Amino acid sequence: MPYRETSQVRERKTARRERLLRAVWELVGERGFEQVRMVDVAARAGLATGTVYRYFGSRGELFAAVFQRATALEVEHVRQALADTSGTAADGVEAALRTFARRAMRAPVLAWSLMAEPVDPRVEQARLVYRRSYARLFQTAIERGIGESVFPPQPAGLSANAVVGALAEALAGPLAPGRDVDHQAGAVQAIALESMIDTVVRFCMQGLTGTMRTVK
Amino acid sequence: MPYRETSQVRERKTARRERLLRAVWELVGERGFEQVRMVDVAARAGLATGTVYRYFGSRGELFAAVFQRATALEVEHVRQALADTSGTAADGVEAALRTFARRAMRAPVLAWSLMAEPVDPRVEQARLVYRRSYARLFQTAIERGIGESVFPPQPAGLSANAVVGALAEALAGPLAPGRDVDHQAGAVQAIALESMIDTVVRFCMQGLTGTMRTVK
DNA sequence: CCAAAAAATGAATGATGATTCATTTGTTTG
DNA sequence: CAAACAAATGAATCATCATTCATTTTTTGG
Repeated sequence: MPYRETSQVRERKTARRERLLRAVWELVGERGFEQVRMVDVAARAGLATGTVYRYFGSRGELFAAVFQRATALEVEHVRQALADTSGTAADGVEAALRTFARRAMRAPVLAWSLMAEPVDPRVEQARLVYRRSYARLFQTAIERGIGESVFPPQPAGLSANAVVGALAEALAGPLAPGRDVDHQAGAVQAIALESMIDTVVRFCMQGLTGTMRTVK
Repeated sequence: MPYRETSQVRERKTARRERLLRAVWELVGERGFEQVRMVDVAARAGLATGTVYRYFGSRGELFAAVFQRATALEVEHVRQALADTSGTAADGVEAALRTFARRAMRAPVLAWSLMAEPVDPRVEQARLVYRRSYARLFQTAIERGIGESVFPPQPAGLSANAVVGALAEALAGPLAPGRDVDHQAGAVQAIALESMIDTVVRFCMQGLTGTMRTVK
């Protein structure tokens, strides 16, 4: 009865699978999904091209796995920020926005890939879940804020999406790979990151809390 | 001395060039740039594939031409809304936002293609100009608003970008092709378009005018 | 109608990149 | 070590399109 998978082999396989995920994660952070070639993935992981297919059935499957892992991490960070904040619901939302924004700016290409890059259906499917997670997180917080009267009544689901959308585009969008950063009319250059985050977060918080002026 | 381009031919060529631009415009509105094949363009215009290259040197060149035309139109509409509005700068900005939003929602895929879809460098180049046009438009208006004290002091350029980004992502992003519309937690379904626009515009105006609360 | 010139055609070419698979290399147990 | 099997390899295959170009069709002035 020669050969039966031993723990040594099993561990090596686990490690290689892990290295593949890591490789894709790195590459996506550098160029976005679209620009990541299977050959590059293999090279980065120190494997042959064909080997990749022993671990993941297809490009879409591999990328979806990476996507899922990356988004779960992001959502968890934001969830934590929300949970860890004492005070009004507004304080929680603000902390969450700040966390979201800071992480997005630290890894702009990844953020862009997760939020906005067009991806194949398998990955898009995972993105649906991702966005829902965020929306749910913020929606709940906003609803609590409305209950506490720190936010005026508003369609919480829509506001949540608006906020997520606003941050994603305002921060990640301009920094999408290959896009010239200086297109913000030079503003980005002058204003430091933190300050920029302040501005966008303030914009969002004001959007949520409002002056109650009835627009139109 | 047989054959010299006559006005009949010249007009036919102009018409065909026009039909090509129109064809691409239609197709982009249906699927976005990425998904538009040269063969489809030719078919839609009623020409052979090779013929397209007698009018435009390359896919990038053709698409850039379409992009330029489409964006010029969009910017012009917004500019008009801004100019046609009497009252404070805030009124103008609101009218402009509303125009922008309404047009984006009427042609969501086109809007997404113009604002956010990854495109080849030639087109990206044109997009730079496009975003700058918008940013300049809004930035000027916001600066005027600050002067009139209807907006609190703020980095106008950044706010302008935030507003454009917020609208683009909040309205066009969710409606990107192939993305399931119902992902807005069902909100979109229930709320009519105009009402949705109201909400997003209010969000933006509140973000701009603010309650002056010092966020952190 | 003819010759000259341009325009149009669409099948062939070429580039890119995911995926496959015949072959090689590595592991395990008797 | 050898037999038995799995894992790894990477060059070949296949699919997708943009682009080209030899050939055909149109147009024009004589």
